[in-house]
Amino acid sequence: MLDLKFIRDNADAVRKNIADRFMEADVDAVIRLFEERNSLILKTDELRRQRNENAGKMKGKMPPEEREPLVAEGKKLKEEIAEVESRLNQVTEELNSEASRIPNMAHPDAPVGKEDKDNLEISRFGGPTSFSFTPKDHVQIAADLDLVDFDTAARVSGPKFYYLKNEAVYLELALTRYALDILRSKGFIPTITPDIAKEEVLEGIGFNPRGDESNIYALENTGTCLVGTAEITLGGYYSGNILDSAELPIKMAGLSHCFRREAGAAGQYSKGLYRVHQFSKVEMFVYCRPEDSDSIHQELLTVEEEIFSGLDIPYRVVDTCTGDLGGPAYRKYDLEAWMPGRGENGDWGEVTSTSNCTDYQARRLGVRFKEDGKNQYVHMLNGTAVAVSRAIIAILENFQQEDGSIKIPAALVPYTGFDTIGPK
RNA sequence: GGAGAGAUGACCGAGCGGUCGAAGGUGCACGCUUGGAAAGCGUGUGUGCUCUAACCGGGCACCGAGGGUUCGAAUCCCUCUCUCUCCGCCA
Repeated sequence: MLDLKFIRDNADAVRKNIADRFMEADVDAVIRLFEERNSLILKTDELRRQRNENAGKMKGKMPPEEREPLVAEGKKLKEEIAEVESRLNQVTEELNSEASRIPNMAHPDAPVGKEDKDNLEISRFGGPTSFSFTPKDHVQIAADLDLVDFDTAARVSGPKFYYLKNEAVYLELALTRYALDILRSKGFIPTITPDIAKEEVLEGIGFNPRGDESNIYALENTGTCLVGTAEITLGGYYSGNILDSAELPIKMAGLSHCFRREAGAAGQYSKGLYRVHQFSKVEMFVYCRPEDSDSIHQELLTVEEEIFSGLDIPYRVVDTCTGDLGGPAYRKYDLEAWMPGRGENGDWGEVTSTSNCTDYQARRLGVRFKEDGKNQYVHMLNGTAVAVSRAIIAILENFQQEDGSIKIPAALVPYTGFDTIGPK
């Protein structure tokens, strides 16, 4: 969430930012509740001071006729405090709920626009792959080569689940190893994170764990959820901590499963492995000083490009528009890989996303660092190294051969142990 | 899952209804001492909110978390979480 004083002191800018993002949030309510809360805090503090003072007067022995009026005064104060406190709790709760709807401020250079069509293409690696034959989409390829079984998964687990089979299993493992090795060489600490996290961590990261529109699977009666990304578990890693400024930036790489409800998502653009309820992903996460977050964001983008260009997968980079940013992000870049089987004649499909969330998540999660005796919130950034299911789409569709086989990208062969799949 | 023990500041550790934001020690910072260092001595050393022009100085809160008893709770009671030991089960 944003700093409440910032909201109060920059109400117009905050309102404009909300409008630019096409979101709904009530700035005036936040300011009103903030001031109401502050005045209630003042009131409770004063009443408590009186209570403490009153209690302090009767420490030693004293005759009952002196003690009794003090006890009576104490009882009266106790009731008043209880009443003001209950109002304070109520106002605080409302304030938190309203304030959490206010998105992060957007980077001044982030393109203003409503939806993904308004994203700004800023660079490209390779072009749409050309074929001397009619390319198949990954669903067809996977069926022909017996690599993915959607039908059985639908029966056993439900729609949008899948079994990876045969070489696809090794492809998944190879992609995660390939990505982790690159990240480790760049100073990211490799981790495998829990696949479950507490609701409060989800909320701190900026996810809404409940409700029909939520993309999160909540686990009944546990206060926990399946994670939609390791961003949650990596971002929660230092929650409530004050970090040593000398150890910043902290760069972590996390492998986890990702679970997404994707309620209502269907259609041509979501077919096959593109939008599924479960996939594996290697995520990058960085904690850094505020002044470093812009340059580290560029670094994360560079790493993502290195991973995909290293696989010879054509992609373009887009600077995400304000309407498509998501609440916690200050700025976001996506890599969109060329997917020959997407749409009529192939199309770009998102394979990575990197966001600079500045101090928006750190404030709720309480992640700070100490410098010159002062505590400040760190900046937190995240980025996809490889979302395996979508990377598999890009590989199958771009590297398909006329005979129906798949050529494995050279950089991956040491990890897969084979250089082609099929033909069958 | 069963039985027991525990959770106090950066760390160790006392306190078990008011004199406790919390003894003592360690660490750390600064100063004195020294040719320099060590030792020694002295001083200081949490976080958040809030009042204020001001981290000058006040106020409030925080002793795992939440609730309760009380005029008053680190101290008493309840619930929960976590850690440790033993048993059971198990990848």
